[in-house]
Amino acid sequence: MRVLAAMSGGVDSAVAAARMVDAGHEVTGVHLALSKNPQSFRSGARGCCSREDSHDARRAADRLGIPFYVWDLSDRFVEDVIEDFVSEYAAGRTPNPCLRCNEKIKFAAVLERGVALGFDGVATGHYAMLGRDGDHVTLNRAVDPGKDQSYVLGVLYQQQLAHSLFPLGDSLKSDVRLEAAERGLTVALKPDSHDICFIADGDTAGFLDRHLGSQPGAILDEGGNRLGEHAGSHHFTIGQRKGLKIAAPAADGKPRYVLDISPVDKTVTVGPREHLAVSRLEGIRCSWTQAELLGEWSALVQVRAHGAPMPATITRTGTGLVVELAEPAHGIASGQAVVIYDGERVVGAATISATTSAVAAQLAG
RNA sequence: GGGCCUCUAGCUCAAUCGGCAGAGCAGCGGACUUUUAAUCCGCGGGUUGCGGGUUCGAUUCCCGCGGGGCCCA
Repeated sequence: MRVLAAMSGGVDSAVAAARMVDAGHEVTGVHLALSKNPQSFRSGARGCCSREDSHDARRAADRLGIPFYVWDLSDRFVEDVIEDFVSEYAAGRTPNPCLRCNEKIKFAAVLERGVALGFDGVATGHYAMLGRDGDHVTLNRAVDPGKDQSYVLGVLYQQQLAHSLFPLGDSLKSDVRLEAAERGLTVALKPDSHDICFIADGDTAGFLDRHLGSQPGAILDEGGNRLGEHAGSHHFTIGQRKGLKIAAPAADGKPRYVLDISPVDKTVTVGPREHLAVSRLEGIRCSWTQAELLGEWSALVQVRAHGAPMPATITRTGTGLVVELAEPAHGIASGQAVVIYDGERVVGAATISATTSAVAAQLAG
């Protein structure tokens, strides 16, 4: 097979590419330049797309003796990931840019271009397992539960999965590092990347301020009483406790959490932790790893990258879906992804568009 | 000028009939993390405005002084 190895400059993608070479494939390395100005991206230890990272990727490709190219996808990245990120916050939601990047860039733009150039598939360093179910490719959790990345790949469709290769899915992270060292890859000890790659200093609020400006508004309690001020509702996410800076303590002396964000009237509503409990959520922009599922069924759902899978009943409603959780869950924000599992297998994903408070549901009967 | 209220941790406030002074926020440290200025865990010896008094014991009761607020002249 002719394989395109997406190389971020980290340990994982370097080892993934090496394994593809060992497997006898004709491998070409490609690094994605996602910014016109790589200095503005998180460097080295923190990111995947800085100039330093592209050098690391090139060194790894040289070590493996494979051709290496850098593809400039910065325009599409700005349009599909960064602009979406900003507008979602402006709308009071909490986006997941990593998922969006997988959906629109790594497994869309890159795959299209690779296929057009005659490649059979794209290999990445993601921790997930691919399997087969008849004619279909299945997406499953990785062997290493601590590194499993099936959640952020949950948005992929069958055609994308059919051209994807995840050579690390059956390995433990610690073994991948050892293997990198044995192979003489200089990135063997490079720290894992985390946080948002296009916000160099990690200051998400500052980044959003530069794009959205100052949007002062009121912090209210559930009765509508004004407790304090904030400089922009985009500074908050559902379930957030820190940064509210409300001087007066609650009557019961307990901490308060963000329960609701309303950018229209610029208010943020806070209340006790128990009121964060959600029993039901709605999803839109559904995607299915295999055939689209209709009707009603039981499954496991996950609402954050390393959250616990939770039993739920799922019902399709037109183009969207409704998830009834068996047990209430806390801190679920609109804009985040709900990924649906059948055991270890990813069934599909949707973007959370609304949640129903377990407390309100209880009062309603 | 008179009456009433108030002064506790950096900030906002708690502390039943006087009985070892605590919470939230902020801060610092740690865990977790390829999403959220996310979450979680840990860290509070502060002359309880000052000076007297009553009491075995005062943040709590009494007197005086000082800061702040409200009301009446």
